[in-house]
Amino acid sequence: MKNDIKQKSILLFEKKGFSDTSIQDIVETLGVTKGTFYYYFTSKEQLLMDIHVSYIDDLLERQETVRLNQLSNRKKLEELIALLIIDIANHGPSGKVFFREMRHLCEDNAREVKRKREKFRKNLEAIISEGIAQNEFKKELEPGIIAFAILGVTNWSYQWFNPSGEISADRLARVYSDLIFNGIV
Amino acid sequence: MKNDIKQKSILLFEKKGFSDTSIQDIVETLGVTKGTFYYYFTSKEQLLMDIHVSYIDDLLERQETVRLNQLSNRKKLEELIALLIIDIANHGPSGKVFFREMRHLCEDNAREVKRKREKFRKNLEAIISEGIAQNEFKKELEPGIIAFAILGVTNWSYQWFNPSGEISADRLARVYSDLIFNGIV
Amino acid sequence: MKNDIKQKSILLFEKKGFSDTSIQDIVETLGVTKGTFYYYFTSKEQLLMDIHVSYIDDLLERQETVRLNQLSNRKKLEELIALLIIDIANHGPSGKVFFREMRHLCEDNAREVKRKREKFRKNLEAIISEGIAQNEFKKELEPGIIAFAILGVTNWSYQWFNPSGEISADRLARVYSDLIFNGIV
Amino acid sequence: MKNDIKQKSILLFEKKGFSDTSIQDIVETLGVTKGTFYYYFTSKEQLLMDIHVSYIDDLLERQETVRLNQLSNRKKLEELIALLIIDIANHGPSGKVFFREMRHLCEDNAREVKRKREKFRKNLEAIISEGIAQNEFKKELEPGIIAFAILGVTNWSYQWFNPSGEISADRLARVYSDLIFNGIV
DNA sequence: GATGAATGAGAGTTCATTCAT
DNA sequence: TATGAATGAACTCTCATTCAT
Repeated sequence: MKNDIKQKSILLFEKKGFSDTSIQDIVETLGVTKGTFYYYFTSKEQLLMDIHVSYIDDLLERQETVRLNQLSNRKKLEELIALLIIDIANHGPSGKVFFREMRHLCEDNAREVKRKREKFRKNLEAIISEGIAQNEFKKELEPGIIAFAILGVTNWSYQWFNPSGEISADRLARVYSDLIFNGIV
Repeated sequence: MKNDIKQKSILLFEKKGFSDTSIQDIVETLGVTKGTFYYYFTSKEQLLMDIHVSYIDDLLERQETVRLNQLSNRKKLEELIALLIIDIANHGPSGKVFFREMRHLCEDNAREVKRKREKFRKNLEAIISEGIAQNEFKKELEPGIIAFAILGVTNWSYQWFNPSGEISADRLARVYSDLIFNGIV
Repeated sequence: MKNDIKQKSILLFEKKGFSDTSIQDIVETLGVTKGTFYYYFTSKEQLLMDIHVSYIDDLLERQETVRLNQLSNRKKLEELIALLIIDIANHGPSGKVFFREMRHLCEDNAREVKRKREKFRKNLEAIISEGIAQNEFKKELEPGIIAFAILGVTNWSYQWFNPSGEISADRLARVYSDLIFNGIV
Repeated sequence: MKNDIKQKSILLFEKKGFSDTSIQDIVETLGVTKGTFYYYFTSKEQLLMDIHVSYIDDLLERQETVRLNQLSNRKKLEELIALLIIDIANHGPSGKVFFREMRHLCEDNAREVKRKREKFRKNLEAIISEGIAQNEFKKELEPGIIAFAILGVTNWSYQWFNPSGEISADRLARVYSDLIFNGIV
């Protein structure tokens, strides 16, 4: 039941936004009552936190396996880009909620999530730095800014990319890698 | 007064989001009453539409002057990237509201705004296509996807870039252009 | 202007009711502003009182000319019934407002209108009494109750009678007189 | 609770009218909060519809038992008149609300109630027609108009008749029947 | 585990009215 | 004569939350 609530909530939050989804909306789609909701979650915000933590923890875990690979940094970056794009197909709604609704977390929770998000970004940055040191990437790059740019390209996909449309996720990941490695000129 | 309301609303919508900003919040900041708000706007949604239209119309107009320049497509693209990044310094809050709150427009208004957004994107795509035709960009590029990637890089900046921080907007624009043109390898 | 406001208000009050017609509604249909309304009327209630007084004064006046006729009481009654029915064609909306919206007058005004309404009824009752005394009507009748019954038949017509429909006002008046005089058996 | 709300609302609607009775007024009389109201009714209009339906359904049901009696049409008509008048004593406020506030129903609901009202009137008309066919009533009568006249006499009583005043409901019903059957001449 | 009745604060919106110009 | 800006109170309705059962 608890997981049912969470999954339905993700879909509703994605479609209507956190603030505009009421507890009533959630329980109605499940055919249960509000009491049930409060049996499993102490508040609406706690549910949101739950969703955030699951999402980022999962992402961090998968990033970790990439990081610990015995691969070149270029290959690692390629894999991370693929990981983020392909995620849209698998966890699109979670991701959208994650990117849009952090504002509704309370201070403490927001801090915790932010720490994890930054950890993800810092790991990405570290791969770039390492790649520069190993002469895999241009030496004049600023790893911090590049990391943001890469996240921009990938995360923005949540806004428009439809994995069941013309372009497949694999394909998009390859195009993006190529753009980031080689540019358009 | 009407403009005062609009400006304050943009700031509040940016900080707290559209749904979590009440009319009360808005008018209190201005020291007027709710009646005043409804004298100038017929609804909260109409105010949001007003903000959206001003923002995208301004952007389209400036895009137009770039488009009509007698410059290479590469130069045009560079100018558009700069335009979008520098905009954060000038109209940051408007932009954030624009990117986040479109969901709260009613169907008709959403459609209108969407049309304008797509026009902006299509114009960008056209510049890339043109650049390919003129041998300025690689001929195997897919203009549509590249346009989305560029918008990802620039628009995502609204999420993290602070123009009064260490990195200047000009600088960021140059780094991004370089990334997009030449890649990181 | 003052009369324009009054006439349009009658139509709006008839269609939507007093409480659900706003000053805004009234001035909008006239293409003027709220200020104009308050230049001519001190309040919405005063406008309603104005409408009531015009209506009942006119009715009383016409009742008076019937009353002072040198006719039999039966003929007088017949004329009064015709007067009330035919009025629907000429002043239908005024009448509806009159019958429905008295509740919204303030105490003093309500008392005044009520006095006039009762005067009309008492005059009707007097004609019946007179007719009984003159052996025109059955001697066992109770004039007060009969007066109410007659007003019921006529006033209720405001609820359904459409003078431009199949039945003409003249015709309806004759049918009603016949019913009241002779019954249905 | 739901019924408590309904009963109190009827009294308030009768006294102040639908538009001028606020949800606040209703719940205050009951010592509960607005939330409670909306727990039981989805809107103010739905409450009004509830009141309308109860009233007219009850009336139709009782009309049906009269209609199915093995009595002369004259007797049936007499019973219907009595039914309507005596109803004032038992359901006066409901009736007043019913006659005055139909305008505030939404289109669909208004249509439904109208259908039922017309069914009642048509049944009345049928009794008159039947009575004419059986030579109980004059053969030149127009049943439709007569039905409206009878409803006028009875329904108008809601405007003035006080069943705990001098005249009893039984008495009034008899006077009205006599008027309708025999006229005043 | 789950329900259903109830709360209370606050949301967006409407509206009669005022008043300086 | 008429306007237009502004008010403030009231309105219908929503919602996260509580709690006895």
